[in-house]
Formats: sequence, C-alpha cells, structure tokens
Amino acid sequence: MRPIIIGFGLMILCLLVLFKIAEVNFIKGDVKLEVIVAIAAMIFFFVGLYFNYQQGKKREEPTPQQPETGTINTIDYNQIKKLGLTQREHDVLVKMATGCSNQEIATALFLSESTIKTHVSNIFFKLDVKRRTQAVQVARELKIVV
Amino acid sequence: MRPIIIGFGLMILCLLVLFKIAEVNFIKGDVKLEVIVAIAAMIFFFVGLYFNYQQGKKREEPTPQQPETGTINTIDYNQIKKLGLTQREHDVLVKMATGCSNQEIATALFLSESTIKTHVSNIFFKLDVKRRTQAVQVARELKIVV
DNA sequence: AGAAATTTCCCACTTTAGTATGAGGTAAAA
DNA sequence: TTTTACCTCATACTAAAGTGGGAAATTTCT
Repeated sequence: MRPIIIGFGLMILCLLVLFKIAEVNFIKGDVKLEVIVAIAAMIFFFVGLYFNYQQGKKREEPTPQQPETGTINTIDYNQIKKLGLTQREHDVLVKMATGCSNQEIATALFLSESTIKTHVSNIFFKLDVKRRTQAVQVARELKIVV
Repeated sequence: MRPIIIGFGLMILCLLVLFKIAEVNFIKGDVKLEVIVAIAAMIFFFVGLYFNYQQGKKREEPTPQQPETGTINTIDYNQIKKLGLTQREHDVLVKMATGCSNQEIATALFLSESTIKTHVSNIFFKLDVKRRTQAVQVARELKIVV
C-alpha cells in the first residue's frame, strides 16, 4: 500500500512540476505545448504500466490448499513451497514455460536481464535441472506451471 | 508485435489530435495548459493500464482443435502433415520437448550435432518460432508432442 | 530494531543455441 | 533418367543462455 501512495505522490508532484515548468517557459515562448503534452503523456503512460505491474505483483499466493483432490490444470502451491521456489522465481518460471527468452521475461516483469538470469539459475538449482526446456518439462510434471 | 505497433500508432495519433485541439483552443484562451496536460496525463495513464492488461491477457490461444474422436494425449499426425514437418524433424522435436540439448539429441539419434541444428532450425521455421522453449510450447498446443 | 530471506542488478566468462550457406548421398516420383 | 524431397554433415559466425561471485535495497520475520 505504501508504494502506491508514494507512487501517486510522485505522480502528482511530477504533474505540478510540469505545470510550473510549462507556465514559466510559456511566457518566454521557448517550450512548445506539444512537447509538454508529449512529456506528460509519456510519463503517465509508463506510470500506468508501472502501476498495473505493481498491482499484478501483489497477488495472493499462500492459499492453505489441500494436498488432494483431482485438481486438473491447477497449480500445486504445496509443490512450489516444497521446492523452496520463491514468488518471483515462480513468476519467471511461468514466463519461461510460455517460451519467453530471458530478455522477454525481463521486459514483461520490468526487470533487467541480469535479474532474470539470477532467478533462472536459482530455479535450475531448485528443480535440479540444467536447461530451461528441462525446467519447463519438470515444472509441468510437478504441476507448478499450467 | 503487430498489435503493439498499431497500438502505439493510435497512441501517437491521439497525441497529435490532442495537440491540434489544444492549439485551436489555446488561441481563444479558453483552455488552460494545466487542463490539457491533465487530460493527456489521464488518457495515457489509462492507455498504459490497458496496454499492460492486454499484454498479460494475450498468451492464451483459442485452441480450435478436435475434428473428431476424444484423442487424449495423442499425437495429431494431421497437424504434423499440415505443418510440413518431416519424420526426422518430428523425432527431434519430441526429444527437444523432453528437455534434451542438441548434443543429447544427436547422441540419442546417432547423429552429429550439426544435423540436429539443421533440423532444429527447420522446425523453428515451420512452427514459426524463434526459440526451442517456444517450439515445445507450440508443439504441445498443436498436439504434435505429448 | 535486528536478522534472515527476497529481490534486484553487475561483471566477466564459458557454453549452448541458432543462422547462413554449401554440399554430398539416397530414394522415390515424374 | 532427371527432378524433388529428405537426410546428413560442416564451417563460420552471432546471439542467447548459463555460471560464479559480489553486493545493495526491500521485505518479512522474530
């Protein structure tokens, strides 16, 4: 909740600053309206992206879960916990299973490729595999990805 | 990738339209700069939200399928033929789906790694993918591997 | 508050993957 | 008997993937 408030605070601050800059420079006639609007548009576009990203990040996960019942096409959270996979690692694993490259995963999750590589390495260790195709195969068998 | 480009195209169009409206109304002195910027910000904030939403949403394909017979976990040879995959390519694809490296596939099929690479490249072309994880994913959806 | 676990990111490498192109051999179709 | 489609293999690169070690910032737990 904190980051959202902070984010919106910064957002509003940005807006105000833009207003001021616009006002000041407008008298001088230096800055075109188009530029100001474009900048605002860009900033808020990405703010929107980031906001949504933050929202999606905070999805619940524990779900006490019962270790039985013919759960068809359902992720087995117990299995994930048993393997010691973290939330983020699972995120990466899911993306990996769809055939994304490290760079694509990084872009999708707003992270650097380095980070993805780190996660991927940890995933391989925890799943006891050597390659991503193997990881996907194992993950599918263990029902930790659909 | 196409939809993204189109999306950005529309986005830019939006921006330009906003510019024009702003220009016109600015001469009259009716619309304040703050208002224009705020509107632009709002619009692009939600564009950002929607964009991200669409990105996350698309990933699931229709999976038309099922011409007949409840073929559970069975390879669809019609699909293979339709794609123009040869026998050998299918062999390689199957091995690939189990997480084998090129070298491992080569060993398993008593071929050189070069040959496997050739087959793999052809598979990618026929499946219209760029990476092996993607190929496996697509192959699974098309039921040409179990 | 302090410790422990997560998450993020880098750098410097090593290893696989993947691309482009060419080419010899075989077997079936025209 | 050509042609055509496959299968095989190679070389030379370019591009990703994966490893190891370190480290700062956050979050979570105690």
